[in-house]
Amino acid sequence: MSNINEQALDKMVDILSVASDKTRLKIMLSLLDESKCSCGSHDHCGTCEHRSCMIEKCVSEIMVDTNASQSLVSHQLKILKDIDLVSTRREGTRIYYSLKDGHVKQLISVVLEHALED
Amino acid sequence: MSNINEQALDKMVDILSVASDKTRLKIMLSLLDESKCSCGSHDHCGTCEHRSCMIEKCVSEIMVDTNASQSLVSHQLKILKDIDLVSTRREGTRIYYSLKDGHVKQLISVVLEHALED
DNA sequence: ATTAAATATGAACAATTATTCATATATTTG
DNA sequence: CAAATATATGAATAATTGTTCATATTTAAT
Repeated sequence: MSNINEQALDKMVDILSVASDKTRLKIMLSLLDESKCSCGSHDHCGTCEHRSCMIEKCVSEIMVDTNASQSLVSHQLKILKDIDLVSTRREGTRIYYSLKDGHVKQLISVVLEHALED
Repeated sequence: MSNINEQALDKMVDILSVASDKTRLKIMLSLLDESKCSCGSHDHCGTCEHRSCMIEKCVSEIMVDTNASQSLVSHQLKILKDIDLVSTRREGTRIYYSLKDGHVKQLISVVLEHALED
């Protein structure tokens, strides 16, 4: 077969499994929504490291975006964090989440492109 | 949230769900294995339409590649076909399967790249 | 027509998982 | 310290799903 080892295969399954849930997909889409960006120096936010361009949202905001309960959002955010797809930052009682790397964005883009066909 | 409609979201979930199973992932990797290509006019096979470059395998070959039972492979191939990720061609008693479009390859590539990191 | 080979399919089971509910933790404010 | 707000977590449930086993279908060959 392919020259892909068992470990990489398992990791692929992990990433895809995490991405294949509707709630989590909504969360990820919410975190890479570029319309919320007010940074003037770039066309897109997800691709730059600029602090003000990073899209981060607290749990409550994500609840609104995804239309899911607090508990559900927290549970699913934990799953996303466990697999290292999001990072967190605390600010008072709020905890802000953001996507951790560009791969997620690429993944979503490819799948979305496919989904929008025909 | 994002400007993605419910229908596209569901289709994304479908694609990702189908891709997130280890057996199916192995099948897809088997079907885009470039090492088996003997086409001289291209470096890679998956990217060209050349008949001789198309990678197709019958169920028995896929069984060997994936190390899965006949029944399991057939079941999973059906799932891949239902979502339109593979196409089939009959030759005698054998049925040859091949990946249907380039999106699958892109999807696998992105995920693999991610999986191979750190 | 039988037999053999390749693949498909239906039922059943085991295991995983998404969601909800109740409760716990942590931080700020009064 | 007490109350309030934001988030996290554990247990329980319901639903989905991967796999196996047995059997059916299809084609080719004798």
